[in-house]
Amino acid sequence: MASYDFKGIESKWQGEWDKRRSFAAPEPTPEKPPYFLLVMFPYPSGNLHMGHVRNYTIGDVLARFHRRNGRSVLHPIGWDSFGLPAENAAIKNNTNPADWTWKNIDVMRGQLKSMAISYDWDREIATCHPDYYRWNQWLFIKMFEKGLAYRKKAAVNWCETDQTVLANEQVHDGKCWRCDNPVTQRELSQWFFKITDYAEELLTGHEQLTPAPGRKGWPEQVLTMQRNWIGKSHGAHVDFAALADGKKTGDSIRVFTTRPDTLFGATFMVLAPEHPLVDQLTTPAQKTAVDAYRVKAKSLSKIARTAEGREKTGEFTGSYAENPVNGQPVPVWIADYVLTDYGTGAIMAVPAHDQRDYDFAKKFGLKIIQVIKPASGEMPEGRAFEAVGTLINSGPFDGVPVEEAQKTVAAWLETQGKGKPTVTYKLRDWLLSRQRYWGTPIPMVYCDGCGIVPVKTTELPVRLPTNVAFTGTGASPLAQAADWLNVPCPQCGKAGRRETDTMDTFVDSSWYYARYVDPKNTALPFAKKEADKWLPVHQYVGGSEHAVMHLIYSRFFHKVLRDMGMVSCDEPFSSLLTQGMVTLGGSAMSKSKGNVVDPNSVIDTYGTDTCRLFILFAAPPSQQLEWSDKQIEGIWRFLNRFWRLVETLSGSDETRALKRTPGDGAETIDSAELVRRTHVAIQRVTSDIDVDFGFNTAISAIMELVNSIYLYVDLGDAASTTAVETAAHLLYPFAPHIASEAWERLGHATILTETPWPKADLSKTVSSSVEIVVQVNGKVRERIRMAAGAVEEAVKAEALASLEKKGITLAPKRVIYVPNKLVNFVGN
RNA sequence: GGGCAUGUGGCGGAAUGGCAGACGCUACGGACUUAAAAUCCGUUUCUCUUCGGAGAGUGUGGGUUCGACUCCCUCCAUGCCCACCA
Repeated sequence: MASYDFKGIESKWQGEWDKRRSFAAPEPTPEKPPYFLLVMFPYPSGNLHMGHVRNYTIGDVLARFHRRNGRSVLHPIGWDSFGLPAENAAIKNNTNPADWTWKNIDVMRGQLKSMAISYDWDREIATCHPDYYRWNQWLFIKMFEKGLAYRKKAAVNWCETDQTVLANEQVHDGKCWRCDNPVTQRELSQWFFKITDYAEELLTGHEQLTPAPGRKGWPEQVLTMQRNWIGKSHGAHVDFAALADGKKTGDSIRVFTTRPDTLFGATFMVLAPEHPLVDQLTTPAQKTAVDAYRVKAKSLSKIARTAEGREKTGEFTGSYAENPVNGQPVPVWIADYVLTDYGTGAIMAVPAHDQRDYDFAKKFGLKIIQVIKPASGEMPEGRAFEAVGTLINSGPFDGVPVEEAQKTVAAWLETQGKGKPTVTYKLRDWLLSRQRYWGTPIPMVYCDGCGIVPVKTTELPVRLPTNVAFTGTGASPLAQAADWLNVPCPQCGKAGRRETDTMDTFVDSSWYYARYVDPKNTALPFAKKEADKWLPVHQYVGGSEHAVMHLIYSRFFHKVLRDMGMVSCDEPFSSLLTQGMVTLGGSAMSKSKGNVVDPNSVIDTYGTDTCRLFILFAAPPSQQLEWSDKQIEGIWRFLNRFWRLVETLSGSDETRALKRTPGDGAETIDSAELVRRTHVAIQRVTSDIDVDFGFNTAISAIMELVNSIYLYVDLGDAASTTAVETAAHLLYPFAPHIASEAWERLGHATILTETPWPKADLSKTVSSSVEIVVQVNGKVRERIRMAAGAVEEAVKAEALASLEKKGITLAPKRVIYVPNKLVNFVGN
């Protein structure tokens, strides 16, 4: 028998769904509640890769499943289409990033359509389109007005030769990717979002995302990663009085520490080289050395400065400060291992109990004082002791355990006016300025008279100019477009100058989910009425590599939208499925690594249904999937095996009457057993999809059902017809074309897409007899068959009898009994 | 260096603390065929075996338990995200 005609079937059903507009999101009603299913939209890099196929297939299974389970499904797609690769391609080929991007979008849209992912294509969006990015600008201005967008200085990677800013990925081994010259740091005024204002709520908001009865929530590991990323830590601010000639100058240096308990062991201080007090503290004798060190720190690229395993460097300022707990003078140093933008940009160093401080002290011959006694009594040899113990050399706090001292020392400092207990977050404000062309222009104008003025919202969008050259050198392309750059000040009308930085593309993806609810709105990013209909997103599906950045930025944006009165809920995504990466040779498929497998090769040979089934069957969705096409043949065989059953049942009367004759020695099952297995399959597949996202096991359950039908003798009767129809139902979310065709061939006038999902009759799933494992001291010795629900005493007696038959007699001290499963005789 | 995952046959993987290896691939044997493909029927964790079976086995080493792939601790390896976070 020939293989099934996947080409004919797939194009037939894609045409049919298109004609019926089967996937346009219907208006939600109380009877048909909303189900917003969102998949992370792709960057249009050129072609779909296997990671996309996996992501969008998972999404489609859920969309098709919930549509048939009485929900109004909104399943949209779009393009995260601003970004560096388009600009790099433009530099390389001397073209415009827009042309490259739109061409890629056309290719990838075609691929998604050929995979029959059930999107509502009427809602397609692209972030590089002015109809989208004008709302980035609108939101930016609103945030600026609320004080959530502000400017401050921050360092960028700078190539002196090309006179241009480089992204981290354009820096290789501290050198420029184009000209191979060393990369340095440069301070620029840049735009920031004040995400730190929301640090506490981003943390407490997790309560709404924790799995609970009736709510899938987010994976625990993602919540943990976000918690660590936000990095709330309790500690203390401590003020060290600056000294000159042994006397207090009146200035003080504030540090943040998570270990106030070690304060008596603070033997020196370290400031970031950029710390504002450095000039003042540096003595004339040390000025040359300190200045040289600061220049050197600046000349290193961010990457080089933070490279792993770097030897500690630093310089003494010549000044001292007073340790507030014991009045001891401590030398003040600068070093680049202290960061300006965490804590206060200055630390107290406790070399005995912090490894970095220890390394520094050893290198520069600074004093080390032990203030914590390990429980073992032994200090480690040649390194810092960072664990807990009790305090020593700590004046009034001697003998206090570390855990207690962390609180009492901080409280005591406060009574002395020398510090106070403080909470700090690792989360930093979001630097959104990019010195790039292919992004959303930041809609601000610099005016000599009025300062920084936002563009009037009625004047939006500020479109990207098209008459620019892409050379990869010099200032941002936007700074070269003179007619675009020079505009009147929106406030006073005098000559002004546009901001030439564009926005980080994470801005685009921070609120795109909300645009889908009202994608054509020309007055607002989206209407509140539409947002309230669909939000929050019921199920979000995407790569686990976005666990922190994208998923924190969107949560931040959503809370800002809420505070602006644009949405009603607190969190954007109520349930999250993080899929694992698709790898080849152990690392993620990427063009630059050249380890990409083109999905088209699979689709052309075996069809979309096989491809979809295959990628879901290969591994559970949250796990990493190492690509191998070995199993495709098996999936192909399975679909053909299913198809032959459909052909047999839908054939001529003679064929229908044909009784199957399973081969010699093959097991056969009766109709009661086939009915039972049919209901078991419905039950397993339904709960695998709906509860566990266990698509691989759902597919194996369908395979088992099909295998069972082949063991059945009276093929063509009611039980077997129902079984084959059920297989079509269950196959639908995974392989919708073949399932739809099968349903039609089996004589149904309805189309499967519009047919309700089958329900398992649980009373029919129970088996009349069960196998019970008989163990002796935990080792399996025998298996017995008993009627399901047999009483304990009968099972034990039967178990003992069966052992005796094998020549094992025992007098157990204890018997463990698990109904319908196991008897364990212990202690014979 | 930190955070988060993962580790089970030749391979992908399955298993509410209760039969380890479901389902599928590969390989091998058989049926059908002039032949091949397709299909169908078997075997396929390892070691030993008197062919009845016995023993070992889920990265390493320990622990809890009548019973551990599953829970706890140690270490090792791999992947992802971050980068000296006081």
